Amino acid sequence: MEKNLDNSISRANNHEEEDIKKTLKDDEFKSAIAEVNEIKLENARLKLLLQQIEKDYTSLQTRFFNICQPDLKKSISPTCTRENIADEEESELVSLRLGRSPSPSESKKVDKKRSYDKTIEDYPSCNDQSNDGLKLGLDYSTGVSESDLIKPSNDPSPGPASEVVKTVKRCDDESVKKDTGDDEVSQPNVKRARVSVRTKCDYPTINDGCQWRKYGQKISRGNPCPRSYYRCSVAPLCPVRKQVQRCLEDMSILITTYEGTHNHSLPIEATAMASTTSAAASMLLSGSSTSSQTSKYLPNISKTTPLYLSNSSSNPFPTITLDFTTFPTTSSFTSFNFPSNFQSSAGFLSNSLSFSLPESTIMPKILGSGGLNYDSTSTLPYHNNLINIGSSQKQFDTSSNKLKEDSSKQALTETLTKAITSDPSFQSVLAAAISSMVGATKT
DNA sequence: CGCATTTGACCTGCGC
DNA sequence: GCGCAGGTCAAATGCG
Repeated sequence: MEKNLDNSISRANNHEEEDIKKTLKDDEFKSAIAEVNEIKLENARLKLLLQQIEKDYTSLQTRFFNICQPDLKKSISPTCTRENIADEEESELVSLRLGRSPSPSESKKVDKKRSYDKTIEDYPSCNDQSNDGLKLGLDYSTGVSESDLIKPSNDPSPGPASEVVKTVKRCDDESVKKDTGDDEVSQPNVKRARVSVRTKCDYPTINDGCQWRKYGQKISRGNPCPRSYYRCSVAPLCPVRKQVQRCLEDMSILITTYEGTHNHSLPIEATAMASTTSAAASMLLSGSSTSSQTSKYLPNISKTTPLYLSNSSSNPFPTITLDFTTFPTTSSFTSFNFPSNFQSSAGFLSNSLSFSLPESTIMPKILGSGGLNYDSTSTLPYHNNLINIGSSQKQFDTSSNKLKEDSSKQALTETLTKAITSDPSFQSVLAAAISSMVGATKT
């Protein structure tokens, strides 16, 4: 009898345990399903992002083709086979670079240079450098720089370090020499673009957050103020250079001209300027700053001859000028000169992007004061969730005049929508701003 | 001593 | 071919 009781108790216990196990398994199963669903959603989001990037890439590629086509036809020699040309085009386009293979005449120069000791091909990373003009504006939007994938500068290369350094220097030179080569003349717009930044600054150079090493100084014609030449010293392979010169008319204005794209990750303070100049350059290279639409929205970003070249024909590089001198020299902009006071990258960008807009009083708030409503957990920092117009409008809802607000909201919405949709380059600039903001908020 | 800056020399492209 | 101007190199110099 007792035994029967024991048996029934143990049976009941077992049953309970099984129930608990079942419930636990159910929970686990449910959570697993939820997890899978989340992953699916994430996957869908990433797919969307990929599609968007592909779309952008295609449109940029088309633009690039349109720009190159007439010059390509010119530069094709009769001895070139169709396959060669196709290969050349493909190699250029697939890499999403704006450089090109050396022309036969350049090859001779290259060969001459190569007689040192090592060939360029010995160091593929150097070869990459040779094409390192300004890249298209997608770079920063992904958050993963090319260098992060390739890491040319950090890889311990075989052979003596000194030798590598020497060769690196030559490769760097190579890039410069090639960039000023014959094709440069025939395709000025797709080669090395420059971004000139005019700032009011009492110091010898503006602090853009990057590390620079001075390698030369010259008195240029037409301006008694010496022009200083700097090279990015963050990474030994970095092709980025900048020239700094005071403005002749107004000595308080400092003209900084950037050339090239960083091939390494940048300190947060430097991403703002890098993104801005890169975006401006891509805008320049895409040719959109000449369009009526863009000029309507970004009228003070202009293509100019750089610095004080009296003869525009002597300027082989397309240059875009970002003029910050019209800003009052108070607030965030003066802090631009000091790393310790350097506000947020977004703050800087708010100035850089909005100063000349008709809605100049509105745009800094949107771009600079957190009006951009991006989801920090989202994997889409670019395009898809770019700006939540609705939430940015809330910024202006504090006034009592509701009607006025509504109309201004509408105008703002229309203006922003037009600006964003009308020109991919403007999207690039905005993407730069956002990526800077994301970078700033991460710290 | 190591690194950054300075500065004169050199290279290259372009116009005449 | 020559001269000029922009850009870069590399030895000399300065600085911490």
